[in-house]
This record gives sequence, C-alpha cells and structure tokens, in this order.
Amino acid sequence: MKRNTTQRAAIEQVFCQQDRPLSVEEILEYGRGMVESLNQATVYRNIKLLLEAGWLRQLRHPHLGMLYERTSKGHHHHFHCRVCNRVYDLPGCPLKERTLELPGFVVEDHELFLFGLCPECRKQKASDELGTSI
Amino acid sequence: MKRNTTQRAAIEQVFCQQDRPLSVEEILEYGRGMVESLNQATVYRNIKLLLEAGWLRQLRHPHLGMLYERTSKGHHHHFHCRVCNRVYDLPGCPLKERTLELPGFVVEDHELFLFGLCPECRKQKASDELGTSI
DNA sequence: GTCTATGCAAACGTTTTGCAGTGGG
DNA sequence: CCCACTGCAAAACGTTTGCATAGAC
Repeated sequence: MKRNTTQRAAIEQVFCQQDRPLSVEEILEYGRGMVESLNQATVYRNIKLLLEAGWLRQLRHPHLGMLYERTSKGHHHHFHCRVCNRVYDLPGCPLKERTLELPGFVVEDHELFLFGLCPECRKQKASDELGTSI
Repeated sequence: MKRNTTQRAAIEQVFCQQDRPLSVEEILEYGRGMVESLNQATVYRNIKLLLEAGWLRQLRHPHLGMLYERTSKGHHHHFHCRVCNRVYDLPGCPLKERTLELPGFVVEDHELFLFGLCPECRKQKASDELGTSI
C-alpha cells in the first residue's frame, strides 16, 4: 500500500511547477527547496513508483541521459537546443499514422527529438557573428 | 594529427563487418578477435574520435544503453522491438522538411525511434494467445 | 504498533582520466 | 626522434541496494 509522504508530494510539486522534462539532478535541486533532507535514493525510488503508477513517463535524451515528465501533458515531442541544452516541449506531432506503417511490424509508440537552435540562442549567435565581422 | 593505429583500424572493420548498431561491449568482443590486447579505454577513446570525425553516430537504446553505427548508412531511423529488444534499421524517413518548421527555432537534425513488435515477435505472440485460449 | 518509505553509505555498471610506455609518422 | 595513442589502474559518473530508523496510517 502506497503512503503519501512529504518527499513524494515535493517531487510531484516540482514537476507541476517546472512543467518541463527534468533530470534527477534537477528534481533533487528543486525538491530540496521544499524538503531539505531530500535524498537522491528517495528521488530514484519515487520516480520508479511514479513511472509504475503512470504519473510520469521517461524520455531518453540522446545527449542528456534520462529525463522525466508528467504523462498528463499528452502526446508531444521535444526540441533540444545544442547551445543552451534546454529541452522544449513541442505542440502537436508531425507524424501521421499512415507514414508509420511498416509491413510486418506493429508500431505501438514513437519518440521524436528535434535538435538545433532555440530562438534565444539563434539571436545570440547572430549578434556574435555580427560582432566578429566588424 | 590523427595517426592510423591497428586498434582503430580493427574497430572500424568491426563496424563494417557487423553493419548494425553495436555496443561498446560488442565492439570490444569482436575487436579482440583482431587485436588481442584491445582495451576498453581505447575503444571509448576511438569511438569519441570517430564521432568527432563524423564516421560514427550514437543512439541511446532503451535497454542496451548507448549504441554506435556508421554514418555512411545515411539518414534513417530505428525500430525497437519491446519483446526481443532487437534494433532494426528503417528505410527512409517519414518526416518532411515542411512539417518540422517551428517559428523562431532552427531545426538542424532529428532523431526518431519507433517501438512495438517486430514481425517475428508478433507471430510468436499471436500463437501464444491462441495456445492460452484453448 | 505496524510496516512502508527514508537517509545514509556502500555497491554496481559504465565511461573517463592520469600516467608511464609503445609505436606510427 | 617525437608525440599521439595505447594499456592499465584509479577515479568519476549515474543508478541501485542493504540496513537501521523515521514517520504514515
């Protein structure tokens, strides 16, 4: 039987407040703002519980490792900025059911990651290049 | 300046012979068939060199960890069977350039992973279910 | 009071690094 | 003859586990 602990409540609150994919390190950092004693092992154990309960889902970031986000946000994908390393949620899904058809295979799910420059880093880069060319 | 060592030649040959995504453990195993003294650290260091040189690209496997494959195979994606854990190369790409447009962002690359059942495991599952229903 | 969940530390598998010595150019 | 590369061992990661104790019910 699952008990409601202050630690798990804090972890859930972190996800609700940040509203973006988080690493274990980030969960620990923000969570300690609420429960000072919060331990890494506790974070890992609660992530596992929340995954099993279907409250969280995990995404394997090609470069940043494992990240976690709330399932309540629905089907969507992510953009990773190669400069600032931030992960953005993307609205909608560019994949149509038809395009995923593969003879003989059963496609149950998919994961899509886009890479490039976010608006902020694009502007930064543009002004940097302007500066060096003078 | 990059030197041509027998170790790196062996590692490259392993990728050419196997022609599928490989783990570090597999590279080490096959590589030692050619260079008996081949060391883990050497494999990791050469993978890094080959990644920087653009000869390899890496993909994160949900269960098997990091895998590596030759870039020369061109742009393609992967299918992961949740039963047998095999990784299949998929021909083509279902994403059109247009569909990736995001206001303010610069999309430079993308990664797509499909999950589900491969043809073999689908058949296996079908016959299993037939068996239990009798 | 019971028993799950926690904090701590040690263990674990994977990847990286420091260093002395090898070998490619 | 250089110095990039190797092998080895130790260190550095991210994650899991064992254990005594705190705290939810």
